[in-house]
Amino acid sequence: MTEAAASSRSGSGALTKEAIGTAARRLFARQGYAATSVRAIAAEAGADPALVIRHFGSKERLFLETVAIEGRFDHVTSGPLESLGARLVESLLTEAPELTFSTWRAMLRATDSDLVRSRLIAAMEEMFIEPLAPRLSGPDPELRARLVAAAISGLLDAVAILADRLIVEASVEQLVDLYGRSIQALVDG
Amino acid sequence: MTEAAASSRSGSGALTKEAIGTAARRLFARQGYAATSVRAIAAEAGADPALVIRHFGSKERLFLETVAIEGRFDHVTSGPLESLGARLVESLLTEAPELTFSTWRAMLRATDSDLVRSRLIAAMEEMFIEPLAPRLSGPDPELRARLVAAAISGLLDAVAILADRLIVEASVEQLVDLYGRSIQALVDG
DNA sequence: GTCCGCTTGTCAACAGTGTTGACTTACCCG
DNA sequence: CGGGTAAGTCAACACTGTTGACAAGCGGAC
Repeated sequence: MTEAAASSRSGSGALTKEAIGTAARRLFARQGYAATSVRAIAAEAGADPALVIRHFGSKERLFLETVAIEGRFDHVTSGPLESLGARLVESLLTEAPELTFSTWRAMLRATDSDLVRSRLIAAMEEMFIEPLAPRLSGPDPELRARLVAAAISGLLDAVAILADRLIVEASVEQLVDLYGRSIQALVDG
Repeated sequence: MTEAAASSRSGSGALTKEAIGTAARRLFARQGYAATSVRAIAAEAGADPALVIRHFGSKERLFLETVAIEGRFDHVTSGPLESLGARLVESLLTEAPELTFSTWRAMLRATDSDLVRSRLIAAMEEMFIEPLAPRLSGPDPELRARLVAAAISGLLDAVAILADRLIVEASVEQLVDLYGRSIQALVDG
C-alpha cells in the first residue's frame, strides 16, 4: 500500500503515538492495567482518548505493545550449569530489577486477558525454558527446566507482588545462596 | 420475583445474601475479579444489583468475603522436617487442588487492590511461614520459611495461571520428587 | 386498630470506563 | 488549484460500580 509514502510523509502521527506509548508504559507500570484508564493515558500524552484507540486498536493491544518483558538472560543460561541457580537469582535481583519487577507485576495481574497470559508464557519459555532445557542432562530435562521457571516466578511474586519485606531487604548474597541452591537442585536433577 | 418476595416474607434477607455469596463465589472463581460484574452476580442470584452492594458494601468486600484461601496444611508443616518438601508439594497438588488453584488465580489477579493483596499475604504467612519458621534450625529460619512460601507461589503460578501443560500433566510423584527436593534444600538450609 | 421503626427490596440516576463513527483539519502529490 | 489521505476532535454508545430516594411488608407499643 502506501506505507512507505505514509512513513516518509509526516512524523507528526508517529510522534504522538510514541508519546502515547511512553505515557502508557509509565502508567501501566505504576498503577497496573485495570487501574490505568485510556483517558488518563491520553491526558498524560496530551492527546485525545479516541486517538489512543485509533493508534493501538484497543487498550489491551496498547498494553501488549508497550509493556513487554525484555529481560535478557542468555549470559546466565549459557554459562556453566553447576552455578546456574546462583547466577540466575543474582541476575534477577541485580540487573534492572525495577523494570523486571514492575513488568512482572503488571503482566501477571493482567492475565485475565488470554493475550497477556500467552504473551507472558511465551516470554518465560523464550527467556528460561528454551535455552535451558536442551542443556540439562538426566531425566525429564524439559520438565525440570519448566520447574526452574516456576521457581523464578515464585521469587518474582514474593518481591514484586507480595512484597515480602524480609526477602526484599535481605542481602543479594543470602538470596543467591539460599534460593540459588534450591533452584540448583532442579538443575542437577 | 414472587418467589424472592415469598422467601423474604417467610424467613429473612440472609437467604438472599447467601445466594448472592454463592453466585459471587462461582463467578469470581470462573471469570476472575475484573471480568465479573456486580450486575452479573445479581442476575445469577436473582437479585437487584443495588442489593448486592447494600449487603456487602462494595464489590471488593464481596470478593474478600466470598473467595478466601482456606487451605489447611497444618498436618504438613507439623510433620517431620526431613520430608517436608515432598509432603508440601504432594499436599498442594492432591488436596482439593481445584479450589486451591482457582482461588490462587482469582486472588493473585486481583492484587491491584491493597486489601486483596494484604489478605493474600496474611494467608501465606498463616498457612506456611508462621508454622514453619520456628521449626527450622540453622541460620535465617524466617527468611528460609518465606522463600519456601515463594517457591510454593511459583508452583501455584505455573499450574493455575501460566497453566504449564508439562507440569500440569506430569505425575504427582515426579513433581513431588523434583520440586519437593528443591524446596527441601530451603528447609535444610 | 393505628402508628412507628426496621429490614428488604426496587428504581432511576450518577460519574466513570472502553470504544465507535462522523466530522474537521492539514498536508502532500498530481 | 483539487483531491486524497492521514491525524486529530467531538459526541455518543453500552457498560461498569455505587448511591439516594422510595415502596412494601413486618413486629411491637400505645
